[in-house]
Amino acid sequence: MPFPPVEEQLAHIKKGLAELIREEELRERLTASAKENRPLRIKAGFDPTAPDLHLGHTVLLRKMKHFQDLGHTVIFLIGDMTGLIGDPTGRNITRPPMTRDEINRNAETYKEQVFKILDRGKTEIRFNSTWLEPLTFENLIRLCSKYTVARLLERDDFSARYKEGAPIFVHEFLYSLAQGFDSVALECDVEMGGTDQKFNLLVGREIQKDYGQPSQIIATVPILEGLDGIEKMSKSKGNYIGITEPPKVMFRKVMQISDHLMFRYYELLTDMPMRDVEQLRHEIIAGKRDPMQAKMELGCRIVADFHSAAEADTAVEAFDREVRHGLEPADTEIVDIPPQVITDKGVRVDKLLAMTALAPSVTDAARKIKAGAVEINGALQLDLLLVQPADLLVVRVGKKWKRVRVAS
RNA sequence: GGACAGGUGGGUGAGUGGUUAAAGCCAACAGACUGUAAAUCUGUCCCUUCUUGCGAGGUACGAAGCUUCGAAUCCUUCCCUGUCCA
Repeated sequence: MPFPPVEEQLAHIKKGLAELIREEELRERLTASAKENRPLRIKAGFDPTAPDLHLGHTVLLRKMKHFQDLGHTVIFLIGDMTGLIGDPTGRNITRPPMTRDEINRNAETYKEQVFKILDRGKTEIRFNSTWLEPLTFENLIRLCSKYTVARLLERDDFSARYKEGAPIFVHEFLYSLAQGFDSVALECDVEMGGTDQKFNLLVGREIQKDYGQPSQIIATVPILEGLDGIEKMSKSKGNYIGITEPPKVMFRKVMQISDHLMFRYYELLTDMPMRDVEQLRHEIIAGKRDPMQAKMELGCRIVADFHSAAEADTAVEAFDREVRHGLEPADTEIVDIPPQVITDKGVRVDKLLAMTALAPSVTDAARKIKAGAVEINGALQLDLLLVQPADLLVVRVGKKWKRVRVAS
């Protein structure tokens, strides 16, 4: 299959990229690829421990898909060996080794998720333990001899920690080197990652040169801000939208972002051309368009990408009902009342909340009741004891609802 | 191997013998406001228990002990981290 013209490919690749090192080299590489009819090898690495992908990951996945659309080969690299280290962020030390089974299971989970975006037929899935595990100590020494401590310390994270006197463990240095070696093993033409990966990606360039390979080209994508609009989207910060989350949840989370962040999401998470995004922004600023409508549209697009247009519509309806009008969701979970919460005087509401996961603990439930956050059958519940319970209690705490059956 | 500094609640970070379950800030949760949000304001923010009270009890300041009427705070040992010296 012939490749599209080089300049056309370049334009498609560059759209939405944070940085490309270096454009000239990529042009040459694309030209050679077209001439030899050889697809380029594009690598991106993923940590095996976090198989719950969120929209932040999809910025990269979408860009990988662009390469596939142009006819190139994408290597989805699972860093099962480097995962033992964890990309150094200062917090994490050595993680316990994962069993082969766990890793395989995670890999399966990855596949289920990434092929919502990537083209299955144009994706190679590889594990870096394949070549890192048999690496002898001698070869490790050789690898280490290709790079200096001073250069490793250039990494922001390391230099900051070094300056502060925070611990830096030797094995953390190995992370970057191992990742660089992955590029050698895979003979990558291009490596992709978030802008936070730039350092590691650059190491790959150097190492490849030392192993007699042409240096890979580096393409970084912007880091997506999380729902708070400030910190990067991450599962541990809780400011994420998971790509396997139910449509309703996804949609609600999109609606939660600030108006300002909405444009960023349009830019990085949809195929809307930049021109149109800009126009949308101007129209909203000028008051010609309703920001809420625009955000709902964004939510629909995102839900439709990972679920379906029909489910997006359902999500809109649910949002309208539950959030805008504060009504009970149509699919409220029904639970039977735990016997511990019934006393001869009535129902202990604080325990009920804790038992049904409407509150994290009995103590916290009691606080919420006192604070006037609890409603039962539409009435504010200020007392810990519900003296005359109905057969069915519709309990609301904030946004959470539960229907509780009272067995009599 | 030696000297010195340090390890506090989800995060940050005060606190050096006594209203300290531990300031402030951030996050989180709830309430008000609103066009979804954001912003702002208010409250809450270890657990259990009841007679829901500025109630009772239990846990908690790297670990285990010691001193004391009383310790996150003193002392001892251990673990961990950093800096400098070798």
